Amino acid sequence: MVGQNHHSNSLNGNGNRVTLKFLAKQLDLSPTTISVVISDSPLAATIAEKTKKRIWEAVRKFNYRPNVFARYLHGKRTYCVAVLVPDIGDEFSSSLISGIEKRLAQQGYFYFVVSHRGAPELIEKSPDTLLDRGVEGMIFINTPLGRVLPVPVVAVSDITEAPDVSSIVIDNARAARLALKHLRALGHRKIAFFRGPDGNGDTEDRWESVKSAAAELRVQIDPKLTRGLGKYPECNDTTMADLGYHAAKELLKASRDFTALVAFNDGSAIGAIRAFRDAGLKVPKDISVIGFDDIDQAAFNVPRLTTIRQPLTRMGELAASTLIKRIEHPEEKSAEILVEPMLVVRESTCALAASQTAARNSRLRKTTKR
Amino acid sequence: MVGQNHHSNSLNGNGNRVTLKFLAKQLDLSPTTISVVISDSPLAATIAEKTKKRIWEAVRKFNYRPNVFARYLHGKRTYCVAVLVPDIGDEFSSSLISGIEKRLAQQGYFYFVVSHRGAPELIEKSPDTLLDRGVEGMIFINTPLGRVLPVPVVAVSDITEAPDVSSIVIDNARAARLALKHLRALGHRKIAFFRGPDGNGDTEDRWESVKSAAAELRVQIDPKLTRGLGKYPECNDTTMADLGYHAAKELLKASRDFTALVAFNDGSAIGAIRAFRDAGLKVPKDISVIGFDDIDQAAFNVPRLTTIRQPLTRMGELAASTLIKRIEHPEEKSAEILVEPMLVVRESTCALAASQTAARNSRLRKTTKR
DNA sequence: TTGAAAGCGCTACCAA
DNA sequence: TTGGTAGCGCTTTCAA
Repeated sequence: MVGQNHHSNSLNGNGNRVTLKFLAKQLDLSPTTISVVISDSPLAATIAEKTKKRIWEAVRKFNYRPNVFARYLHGKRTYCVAVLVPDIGDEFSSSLISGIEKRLAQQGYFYFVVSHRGAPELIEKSPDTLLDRGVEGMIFINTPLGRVLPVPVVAVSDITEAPDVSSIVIDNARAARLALKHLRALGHRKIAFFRGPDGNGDTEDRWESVKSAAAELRVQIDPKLTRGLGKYPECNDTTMADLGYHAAKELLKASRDFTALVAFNDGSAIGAIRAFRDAGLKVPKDISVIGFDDIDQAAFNVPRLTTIRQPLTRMGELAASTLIKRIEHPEEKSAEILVEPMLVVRESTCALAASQTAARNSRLRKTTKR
Repeated sequence: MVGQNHHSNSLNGNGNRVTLKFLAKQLDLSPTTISVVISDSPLAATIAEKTKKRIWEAVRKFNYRPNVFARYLHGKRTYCVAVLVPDIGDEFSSSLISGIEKRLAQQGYFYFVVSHRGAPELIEKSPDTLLDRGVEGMIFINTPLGRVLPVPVVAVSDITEAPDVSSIVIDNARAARLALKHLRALGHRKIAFFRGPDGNGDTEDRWESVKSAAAELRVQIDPKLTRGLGKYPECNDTTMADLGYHAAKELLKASRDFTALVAFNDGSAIGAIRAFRDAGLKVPKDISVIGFDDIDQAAFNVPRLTTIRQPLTRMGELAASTLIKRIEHPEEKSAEILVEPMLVVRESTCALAASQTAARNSRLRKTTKR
C-alpha cells in the first residue's frame, strides 16, 4: 500500500523504527532526557556530560533521526519557506531564485517553489496550501498578493503593494535616467520603447520612470515608436526574446524613423536585435539597443548587450535574508529596499555620428523597399 | 517567541484554533465522524448524507484546514518530492525543472529543490534531510547518487547508475551521429570538439558517442582540436557560455586548422561563437558551430544556432510522471528511458564550399598574425 | 450510522 | 540531574 513507509525514521536491526522511545529503552533513560539533549533545549545544560555522550553515541549507532512532523505538531519551527513565481524557467526568475536559494541554504532553510504561470486560481490558493505545509514565510516574485498573510512576505518586482510586505525593487527612476542619458549622450533623439507586459511588477514603474526621464531630457516619446510586450498571463507562454522579436517587427512595420530602442529587459532586447538583423539593419550601427537586467547571456550576445544592470542574484540573496530576518525578528518593521541599477556599456549602443547617418539612411531606404 | 504561530489552522472568532475537536463540538458529532468524512475514507460511505452536508458546511464556515503534520504522523502521504540539481539557474536545469514542476503541479505534488552547486557534502546529506521532511521520491538532475534510497528515484542526465533508479537520458549515440553526419555532409573534415565538464552526467556518454560516430564517419578526432570544459564542481561557478568562450580561445591559440566545432551544448556553443567573432572569424562562414540541447536562446542567437535538440521541458515532464508512477505503483520496475534527439538546422553551420576556402584561408592567415 | 479510546513520535511541564 | 505525564491534531480500530 502506498504511504506505508513514508516515515523517515530509520529501522534498527530488528525492523523496529528508531524512535525516542526505542532509544530510551536501549539507554535505559527516559525519552524526555534524550529529547532535551537532542533538541539542545536550555535544559540540556543540566544533563551530565557522560549521559549526553552516551546519548549521542546511541544516536549515531542507531542512526536516529527525529521525526520532523511530530516536532511540527508542537508548533516548532519548520525552517521552510516558499517562493512564488510566474515561471521558474526564465532568465530573470532563475537568477533571482539562484540567489534566494543560496542564502536560504546557508541559513538552513528549505523552500517550496510554486510557479503559477500567471494562473489566478493558483495564485489565490497556493498561499493557503503552503501555509498548511508549514512555511514560515514567502517570497513573491512578480506575483500579485491579494491579501494579508499570517507570515512575513517579501516581494520582488511585485505588483500590488500589500501592507506589511517588504519589497525589493530596483530604482527604476534612476535606471530609466541612466538609459536615456546614455542614449542621449550618444546623440540619439528618435528613440523607440518597449513597455513591459501588462501585469508584470516592473512594467508600470519602469514605464512611468521612462516617461519622466524622457521629459527631463527632452526626448519625445512617440506612441508610434512604443510597443507593449503583451500581458500576463498569456505572455508567459513564450520567452521575452520572442516577445521582443515580434514587437520589433511590428515596430519596423510602423516606422523606421528611430535610431535607438530602449527595451523592457535584456530578453526583449535580444529578440529585438534578432529582428533588426533579419530586416537587414545593423545593431548598433543603424539602431542602438539597450536592455535592462544584465542577464548572463547579455555579455555573450552578438553584439554584446549594453544594459542597465540589476544585480539579480544579489537581489535574490537580499530577498531571502530580509525574509529570514523578518521570520526571526517579527517585531522589526518591513520596508521597501531600493536596489541601485548600473549602466553597463557594451556593444549594442553607439554614437549617432553625423558621418554614419548617410550610410544608415541608404540602408534604411534599401531595406524598406523589400 | 518565534514558532508560536506556525500552526496552519485558521482561528475562529474567539481565537481558538479550528481543529477537528472544535468542529466536533460545534456540530455535536465526534471527531471520528468528521475525520472520516473529510479524509474521504472508505467508511465515509456509511455516513448519512445529511451529516456529511452539515460537516462540509461547517468546514467552509470555519475555514477548517486539517493539520498536515498531524496527518503525516500516521504515515499518510505527503505528496511531496524533491529535485536535486547543481544549479537551478542555468538554461538546461531551468527548462528541465520547468517541465518537472508543470507535471508535478498537475498531479497535486509539491516539491523541494536543493541546488548543491556540486558540493559533495550537500549531495551526501540532502537526501536524508529531504527524507526527514517526508518526500516520497526524488529527481536527480546531473547529480551523483551514491547509495540506495528508500524512495523512488528518477535521474536525468545522471552520473552513477545506482540500481533501481529510473533514468531519463538522451540517445547520445544518435545525437552524436546526427551532429557529425550533418557536418560531414556539409563537407567538414577538420572538426574541433568540446568535451563536457568532468563530472557532468552527459559528458562521458556523449564523448564516447562522439568518438564512435567519428570513427564510423571517418572523421579524425585530433587531441589538439579538442577541449574539455573544466570539471565539477568548479565549473559551476560560471556559465556554460563562459566556459565555451575560454575553451574556444584556447583552441584558437593551439590551432586554426579546423572548419567546424561540435560543442558540448548550446551554452558552450554560444560562448565559442562569441570567441570566434572576437578573433575576427565568421560563423558559419569560417567556422561552423553546432550545439546540443536547443535552449530557448538558441533560436535568437546571432547566428541562430544549429543544434541537436533535447526536448528539455518534455524530459522534465517525463521525469516527473515517471517518478509519480513509481511512487504510486512501487511494484512496477524502473527502466531507462531513452529520449530521441533531433537535428535542428539553423544558421551556425554551412557548407564548406571550395570557393569559400580561399577567402577563408586568407582571413585565417590575417587573424593569425595578430 | 456514529463514537470512544488508543496511539503516531515528540516536547513541555512539573515533580523527584 | 533525571523521569512521569499530558498533550499537539489527527486516524484507526473496535464497539455501540
